[in-house]
Amino acid sequence: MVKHPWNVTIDEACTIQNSLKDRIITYDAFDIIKHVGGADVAYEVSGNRACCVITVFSYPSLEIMSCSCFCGDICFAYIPGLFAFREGPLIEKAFEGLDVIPDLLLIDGHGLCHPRGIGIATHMGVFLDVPTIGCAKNHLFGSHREPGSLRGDRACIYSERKTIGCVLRTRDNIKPVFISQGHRVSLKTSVEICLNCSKGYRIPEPLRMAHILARRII
DNA sequence: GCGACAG
DNA sequence: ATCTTGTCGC
Repeated sequence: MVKHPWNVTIDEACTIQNSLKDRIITYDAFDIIKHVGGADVAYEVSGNRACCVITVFSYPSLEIMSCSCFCGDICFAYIPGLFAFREGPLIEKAFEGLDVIPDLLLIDGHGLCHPRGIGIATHMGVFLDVPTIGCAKNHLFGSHREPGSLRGDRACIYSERKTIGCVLRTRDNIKPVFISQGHRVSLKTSVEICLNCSKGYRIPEPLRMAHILARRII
């Protein structure tokens, strides 16, 4: 667990990201996964408050077991590449309120697939010392080809000849999601878990439900 | 300089 | 992220 202040300047935020990089674990460092969590944040229509919900589902049976929410002020601007400093504080608080700690946490955003290799999923994984996977709905960094059109089809995302994530189709003929390692999980396992968590919808169930609950609460 | 740019 | 119901297509 590597905690640090969130109320920092843009330069300090980048410095913190770089200082956390050597803590990232990119292989499967966990035992049996019995519970998978999903963290998402919904914003007030007008205002500076938002609500973070973290759901916890049984795995692989996918029944909701628990959830936690935390609403608070948003204190950092939306800057691509520094997303953790905007939503991280709320995720931290919601995580502290969980009564069932998930064995792995899915986070709405990128992980290693990031300009400096440390998106919000990786950042929170190191910060909370929990295995994490980044699952984003849109592209941020790296290049890739278009994956096949069927569920399970995928295409690697590259940066400087290295694989940093993958574009994964979770439903036939539907826009794919962007999967990348967060912390303490391999890319192969990340893809496997995301597919096992998404039966019927584009977004993995823990994240989909967290999204629904968060915007109902805010 | 121009375009891209998680939520 | 958010403003928003029905509707067209698989």
